[in-house]
Amino acid sequence: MRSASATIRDVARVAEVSVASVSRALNGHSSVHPDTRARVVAAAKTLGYVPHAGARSLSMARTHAIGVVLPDLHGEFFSEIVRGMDREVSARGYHLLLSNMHADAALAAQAIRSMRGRVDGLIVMAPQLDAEGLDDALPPDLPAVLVNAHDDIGRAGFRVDNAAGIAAVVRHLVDGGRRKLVHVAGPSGNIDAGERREGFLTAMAEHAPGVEPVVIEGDFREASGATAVGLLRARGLAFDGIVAANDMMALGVMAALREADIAVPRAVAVTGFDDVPLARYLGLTTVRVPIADMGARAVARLIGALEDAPLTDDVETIDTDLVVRTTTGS
Amino acid sequence: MRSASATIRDVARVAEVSVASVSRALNGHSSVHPDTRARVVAAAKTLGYVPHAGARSLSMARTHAIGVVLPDLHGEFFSEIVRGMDREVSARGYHLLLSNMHADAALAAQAIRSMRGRVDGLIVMAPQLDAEGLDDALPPDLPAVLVNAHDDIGRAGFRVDNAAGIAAVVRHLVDGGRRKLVHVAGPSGNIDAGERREGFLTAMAEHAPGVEPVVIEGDFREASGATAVGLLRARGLAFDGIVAANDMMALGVMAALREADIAVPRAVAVTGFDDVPLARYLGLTTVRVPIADMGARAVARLIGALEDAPLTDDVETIDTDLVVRTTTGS
DNA sequence: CTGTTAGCGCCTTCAA
DNA sequence: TTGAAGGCGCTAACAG
Repeated sequence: MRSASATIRDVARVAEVSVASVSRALNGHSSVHPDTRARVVAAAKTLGYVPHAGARSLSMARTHAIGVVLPDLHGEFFSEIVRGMDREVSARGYHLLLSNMHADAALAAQAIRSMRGRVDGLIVMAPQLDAEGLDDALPPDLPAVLVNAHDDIGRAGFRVDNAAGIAAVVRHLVDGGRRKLVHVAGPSGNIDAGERREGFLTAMAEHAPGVEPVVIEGDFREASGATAVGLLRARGLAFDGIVAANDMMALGVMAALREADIAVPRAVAVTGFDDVPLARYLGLTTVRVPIADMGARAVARLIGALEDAPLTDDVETIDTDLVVRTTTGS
Repeated sequence: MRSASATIRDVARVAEVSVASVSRALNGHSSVHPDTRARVVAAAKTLGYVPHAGARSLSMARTHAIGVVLPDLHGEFFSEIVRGMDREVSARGYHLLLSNMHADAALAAQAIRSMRGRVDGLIVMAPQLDAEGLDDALPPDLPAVLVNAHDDIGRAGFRVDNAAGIAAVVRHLVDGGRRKLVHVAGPSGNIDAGERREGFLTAMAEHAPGVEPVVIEGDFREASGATAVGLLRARGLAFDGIVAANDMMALGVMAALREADIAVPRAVAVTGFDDVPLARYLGLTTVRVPIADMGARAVARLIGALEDAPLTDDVETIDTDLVVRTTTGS
């Protein structure tokens, strides 16, 4: 009933061989005599020996863990992307080391640095960090894959095609006869929010020329969707479609419209972005982003780089799909 | 432009001091001459030195990471509990090492063991593993907190008060005049599912004596809720209330009832368990489980044990709240 | 206040 | 096929 667990040396002593042999036997090396291996395995079993992953990592310079740095995400998005990563990671025998990155850039850099020596590579999702901040927070010797970050820092990454997604939404609404569209934007500084906003303006110029597009500021949170509707009504603006920059705000919009007795979709159509599970239940027309796949692909690319060729610096695009539901009926 | 990163020795060389001084200076030890400290800090900065957490852990026998072993969870629950843990963990300067545990007990044990040497303690959520399996999968020297596991193995843990939650639901329904209640149970072998089922039978015996309670098997997934309704109708059973063992099945139930043109709540009341965000949107009466808090409390208790007194073996109870919404109106 | 030295637990040449 | 020895990067006595 020893409380301290057995080390490789204990096993060696019990098996009456050297630690080198224990190491070889337990790691399936070829040149080990069957008898020796048997003795080692038996000894390990009676001692309840479990290799010390930390020591192993140090000596092999390989942790088999990958670090994930995420901002404070809303429920669905977070669980989906982590699920995707976990799926891929556990299939390849790696672990995931999580680190939430709070808004503060200094803290973010600190969080990233504190992973050196614990992980073999990094997946960083930092939509609000600027290119410069990110660049010198990332240790130069640690392979990293960026997910939805500013893509001009010459690192491997993935980017959602926000412009195309929003364009599909606008086209869909215009096809349905809507013209007076309003965009509820995400927080300034967030790259996805920025691209969706730009995409909206561009698409409006193309599909509804002559119409003055309206943009209301939001922050990706549900409450700001409701606030946006309040603002719109207070200003007395006419509108027949609201293009929210994400699903949560779209839900807030819908709640506020219902409260104001404005019929959806008859009077006003509503769309979101992301396609979180809630969207399906509430019949929200939105843009589907394959979140879990994105996570899995990021991991696959990182591990691939770790084990084979080094990381290439290009940014892969994640395509989206327009999902039409009931909030944009005619 | 060196690719290999600097070690403490490089810093020592540049600062012209010993590695011990570097270590002391960088870790804020008191007995270091200001000049020395300044030289060390400067050298570290010019070299872009970042301490190697792995080496540090090995020598201090402390990783400042805690391992989390979770089963395959559905979105909401997963993200909520991880969020709660992360909140607590990052406030205390620790990291979270994730490991999804798949159904297979052997794989689960393997996953747990592979964390030795990487973490200082473990949080394990294993509602489907039996006491014995869990007990010998857990390394004896690794502090562990169990969340919603079988509680008879003498380990620290947390348990949701399932019986009380279901009792509150039954009482609420009976108060509303419902008598012919049906329970859609979770998967057998799952401890929460078991307790909810038992709790249902007990509560029925108490609050609706003389009524024969009906239990239909489910598996916690949405589809099984719909299936249950189908079964019920096929058997021609009369019922005016459905008590699902979790929210997802309740949603399936609601969808099936709507499809069958059975009015909710007029003809049939529906309740869930967990209070995932979806429940609020759909007006589902349910039992709120403070999931994030549970995660945070588990972490707090574990880290507290790591840094102060050792872990006590008692199981703390997590209280629930009945949340009445529209699916149980009269 | 500072440097030297010995590990932490494991893997891996290098000889035998 | 096996053992001895060095080292991964860092911390912690122990002397000076």
